[in-house]
Amino acid sequence: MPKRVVPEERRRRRRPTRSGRVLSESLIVETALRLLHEHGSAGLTARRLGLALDCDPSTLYRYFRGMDDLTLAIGDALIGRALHGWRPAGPWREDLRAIGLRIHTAYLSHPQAAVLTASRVSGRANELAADEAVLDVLRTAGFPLPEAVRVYHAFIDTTLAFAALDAASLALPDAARRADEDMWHSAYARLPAATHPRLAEAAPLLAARMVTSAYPTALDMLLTSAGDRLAGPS
Amino acid sequence: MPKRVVPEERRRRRRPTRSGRVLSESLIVETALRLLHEHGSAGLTARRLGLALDCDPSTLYRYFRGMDDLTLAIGDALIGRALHGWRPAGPWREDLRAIGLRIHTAYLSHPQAAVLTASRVSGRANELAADEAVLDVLRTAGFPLPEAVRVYHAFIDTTLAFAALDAASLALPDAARRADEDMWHSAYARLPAATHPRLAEAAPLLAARMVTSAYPTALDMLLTSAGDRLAGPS
DNA sequence: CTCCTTATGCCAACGCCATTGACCTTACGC
DNA sequence: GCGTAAGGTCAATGGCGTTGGCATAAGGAG
Repeated sequence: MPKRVVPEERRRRRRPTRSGRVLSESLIVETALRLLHEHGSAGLTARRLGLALDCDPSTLYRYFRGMDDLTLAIGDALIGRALHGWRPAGPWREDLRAIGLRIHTAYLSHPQAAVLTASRVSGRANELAADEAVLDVLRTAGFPLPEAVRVYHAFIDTTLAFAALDAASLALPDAARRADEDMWHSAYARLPAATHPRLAEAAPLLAARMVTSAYPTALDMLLTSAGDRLAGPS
Repeated sequence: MPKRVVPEERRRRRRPTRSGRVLSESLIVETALRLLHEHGSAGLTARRLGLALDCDPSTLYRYFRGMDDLTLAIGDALIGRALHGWRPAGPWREDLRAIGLRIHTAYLSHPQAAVLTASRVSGRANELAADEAVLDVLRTAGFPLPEAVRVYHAFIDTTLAFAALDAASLALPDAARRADEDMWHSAYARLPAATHPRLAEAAPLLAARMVTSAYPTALDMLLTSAGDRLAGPS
């Protein structure tokens, strides 16, 4: 029933909960991240969060407009962590590879938030800094502007797309995730060669490979193609 | 409470619902797709589906083990539509490009469903057929088995990842989607060159390009890299 | 130091949701 | 046409997010 959520910086009164704990936006976000880690994708509920913070679930609505607002706040924190401390260090290809893997890893460490935020354009500081860094690596490497933009677009969207896809698998309820993974050992592994010869011969390799992320492979293929263009018509 | 769901092809009795409608797996899936279009990706619930089909929600459990099983069936239907009528026709590169674009297009035509299903592995008929087709194109082109599996993995996951990413944007509420798109004309276009020189110089190109899908570009880069390997060490 | 205002925590309730067990009815194989 | 069990329906369970009303204590004003 709070019509209005008081922004964190305007908060004056800090009234402790019945257990003596003083709440804050960042405390709630940190606790939410912990819950997601401990209890899996279904582990973040207002009720459970209230339990962990020893406050009533409805109290959270004094800090966020709803669970969705809370999730966005969590996602915003992720972007900052991904590139925290990164500096360009080597050849452009290594730098881009490092940036991509950092973003991918950061999102996958909190899959539930990643699923909701990977497809959004926030225009906030950390997002701008990441984009500037990618473009700078490409331009410094000698890519002409239109080509740099082309590669940037493919690079950043491939990275975010894989982050979202791989995060979605991790964010599934345990039962569903296991069922999806087992599929490569069950349905795919037992196909008759008569109807599915190509899948039959590939089954063992698929069972080993498909449970991993294709992002490193796809990223390398993308960088190889970009390198061809840089070297080729120069 | 149905311990066991009777597979569609073994169904003998077709008892109509109280309103006289005869249910079937495909009727349920089609209705679910319609609901997703009308009510958004959170709009598919057993209750609403029961309302639309004029049957009790629990009846659905005679056809699917649960809502998760239903979403897998929806995803398989999308893949089926994507490759309906497709036949290998030309050089492997054209064939793969066609398959990828068909899948991408099919998913984007049902964004709300795509968001739910793009990251799942169902092992159902249409999914198997699509995978068999991709592997067949690669093997016929002369890729050795391990390399074919590598390219297959990167190809199919890149395609599904972009389908999910692009679908997520389309599935956003109108206001949020427009806000995301305008970002490239507002925040990004007005950055001072002092702090973000690379973004500043690229802004006009970004505004034109970032509102489109990077999938065609990324796909071409992937296929180019695969082609290099096929031609190179042969 | 006291008083008043109101921010903020708490309680109870609402209306969703998926899922299940028991029941009942009717379509189909014989 | 009869017996069986497939398949539709009902009612109930325990979760969820969210909200209106209320109680209380924090912190500024004097």
